[in-house]
Amino acid sequence: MSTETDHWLAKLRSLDCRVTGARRAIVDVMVSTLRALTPVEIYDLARQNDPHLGLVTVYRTLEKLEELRLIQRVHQEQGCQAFLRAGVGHQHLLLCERCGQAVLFDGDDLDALFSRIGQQTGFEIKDHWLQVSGVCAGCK
Amino acid sequence: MSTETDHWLAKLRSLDCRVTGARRAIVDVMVSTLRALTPVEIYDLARQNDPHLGLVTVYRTLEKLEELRLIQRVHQEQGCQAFLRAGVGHQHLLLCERCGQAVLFDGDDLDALFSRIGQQTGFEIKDHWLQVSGVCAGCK
DNA sequence: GTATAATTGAAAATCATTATCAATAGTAGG
DNA sequence: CCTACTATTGATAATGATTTTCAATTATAC
Repeated sequence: MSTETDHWLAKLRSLDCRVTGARRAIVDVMVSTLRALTPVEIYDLARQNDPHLGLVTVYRTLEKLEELRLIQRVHQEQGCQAFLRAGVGHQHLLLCERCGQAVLFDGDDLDALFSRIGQQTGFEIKDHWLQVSGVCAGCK
Repeated sequence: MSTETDHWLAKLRSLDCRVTGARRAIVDVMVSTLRALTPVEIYDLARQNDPHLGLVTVYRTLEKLEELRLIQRVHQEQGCQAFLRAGVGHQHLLLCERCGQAVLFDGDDLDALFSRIGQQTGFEIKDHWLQVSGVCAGCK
């Protein structure tokens, strides 16, 4: 139960949420895992601490955590149901194809690209989404 | 039934696929639509030409077209089940939040970013995925 | 034409997610 | 500490998306 777990729970509390054993277990999994997890994987891991936990509660808690931007959804070829702790500010996701390890990197230098695209297309750019994959140093 | 439709059907044929009325209708929808469509939307549109068409055939045909990289899956907040014709080479997707219109733009200038990320993280970068959204000129 | 194998649609099965609901348990206030 | 209030819980059922199965049909090569 890390300091960071407590920080996430405090954020939940600020959303009129109560701090329960189920949420503690789920948050603890998300805080301490550096790869994308599906709801069922989170369910399995969290039940090691809270064996009574139900899958539905996992879905409900993930929804709150995503709303608080503490976690993000990860999109992959195999599917888009995995979640991972979110980065801060303008960070993007880099995933290892082999071990699944996730790394966050800064992407400030994309602004030039977006303003160019905006001018060329006449769009007012609002949002963007960048995800990169490859093979990490350990898996090479 | 455009020239481009024929071109897509020829590509399908090169995959040992037969050219059928169902596939013709589905390909025609994908070739002529510039916004992301869900399988059911494609089903509804294609049935205007081939009323006997089944939804399962839509799923099966989309699978082939994705394999041939003629279409791409579009990922959005609301879900990731929509498809759109693919761009050529290193093109990325720009979507209008209001009308759904899709525009493809070139993203060659991302290479510098990726080599920087590769060096900083020790990853061998293999693939990336960029999607941008905003409001198009017509919707502003 | 005919034979062959791919393709079809319908129905059923699967998988992910969401809604319902009565029982439980945080939390604020005394 | 006790109580009341309301959020949360897990089980079950319902929904929605996608895949599988299968017998009938049909494109295509010969």
